[in-house]
Amino acid sequence: MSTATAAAKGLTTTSHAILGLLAVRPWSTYELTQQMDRSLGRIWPRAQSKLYEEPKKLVALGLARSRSELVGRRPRTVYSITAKGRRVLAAWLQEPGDGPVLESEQLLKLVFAEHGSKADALATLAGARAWAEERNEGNAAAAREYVAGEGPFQERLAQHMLVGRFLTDFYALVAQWSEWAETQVAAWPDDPREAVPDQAAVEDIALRAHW
Amino acid sequence: MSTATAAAKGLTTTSHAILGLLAVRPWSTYELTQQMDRSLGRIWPRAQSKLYEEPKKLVALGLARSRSELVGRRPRTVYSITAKGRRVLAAWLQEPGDGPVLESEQLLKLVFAEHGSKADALATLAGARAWAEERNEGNAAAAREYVAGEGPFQERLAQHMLVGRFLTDFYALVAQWSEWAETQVAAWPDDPREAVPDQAAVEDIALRAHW
DNA sequence: TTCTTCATGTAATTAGTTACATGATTGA
DNA sequence: TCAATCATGTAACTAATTACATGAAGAA
Repeated sequence: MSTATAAAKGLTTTSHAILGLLAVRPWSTYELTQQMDRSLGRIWPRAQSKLYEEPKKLVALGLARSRSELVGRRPRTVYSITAKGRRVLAAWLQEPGDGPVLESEQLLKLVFAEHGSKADALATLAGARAWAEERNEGNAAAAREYVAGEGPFQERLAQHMLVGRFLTDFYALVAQWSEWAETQVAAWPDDPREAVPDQAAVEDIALRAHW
Repeated sequence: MSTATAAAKGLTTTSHAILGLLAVRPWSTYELTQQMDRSLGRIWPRAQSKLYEEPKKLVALGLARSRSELVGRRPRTVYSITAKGRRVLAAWLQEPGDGPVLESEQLLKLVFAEHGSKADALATLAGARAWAEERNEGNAAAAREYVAGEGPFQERLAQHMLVGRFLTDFYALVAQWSEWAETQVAAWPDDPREAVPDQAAVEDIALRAHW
């Protein structure tokens, strides 16, 4: 979070993410976890248990309300946003957001590839490509649904589309980069410590860095 | 971390990142923080204080050694890797790494853009573009250094290049996506709740999702 | 009826961050 | 000699994860 106003109230970015979901409609906690799995988790991944914890904080601050329902004879909690919650959400949207944060264990392993085998590096790259293809598949399925006029929240499509395009491009980047990197590593000698960089590729990177 | 072997020893991915740096050469803690700022932090961002804490853990486990030096009359700690540390690092490199994790507060704000103003959304996008341009600049400077045959660790360039290309492409993605998204949002009515998606753009996304 | 999956939650632990404190060096 | 920045570290806090526990519903 890059803010001060909201931080004073003890609200994290994750709190606001939940608040945003509640602004769309009321959800039970389980439904919130579904949304995390399906969509929000791609850009703001958090563990299930957070989604049980955060709404309570929102209620304590008067930003959400909870009501108990019965499913059979088992109780569950449904949360909805308050007017104050909507104001806090709107204020948050006015603040500048932090830039994207990228964490990649796979890239980390490649940086230190010289201390392992060439096969290790190739396996890591294969893993990256598989990851990208799997993610893309889920993403593509969602995109097709929307084109067919199906999919939930058609009325929010103008917003979702922006994120959808970002993710599509990102998965394509990872897939294409993996393939390129595999050709680079394939050209390494068996001992990665003796690998020499492809000079043309290095220059190409320097070129790409200007736009 | 996706592993079990190393987890048993209480080693996190961050521990291995430090271990990897120590495998290159010995570093003082401050030098480790420099590396984080300059390069490793782009793919595995961690707070300074972690870099003071983790090496102690490595020493306790026999994976690193520490020696005290004096700078003037002020002491500092320099860490180096042990043979056991190298073995642990090599074992880690054999395990598959987790896929990239992306977190974007900016994308999050766009998902909920309907609850703010059109101007908010445009400001968020401008922020994303500025972020990409700034990151790209640092990255481009490093790339140019390497092309000129300068820059540290020339002997590890074959590895670093793989990561460099990924980051270059990623920053370009963010910049290009921001520009595209700005044209989309610019076409919105003043009340984002009434925004209708650009049908051609939605179909384009669905197309891009197949490769 | 039993097994599996869906659904709902809590407790314990930990990885990581923010804030603080201060000595050394360098340049104005 | 004063201020700024480089360098070195610790302490307090918190956000988040992992592991656990269990009821309800539907399938076999």
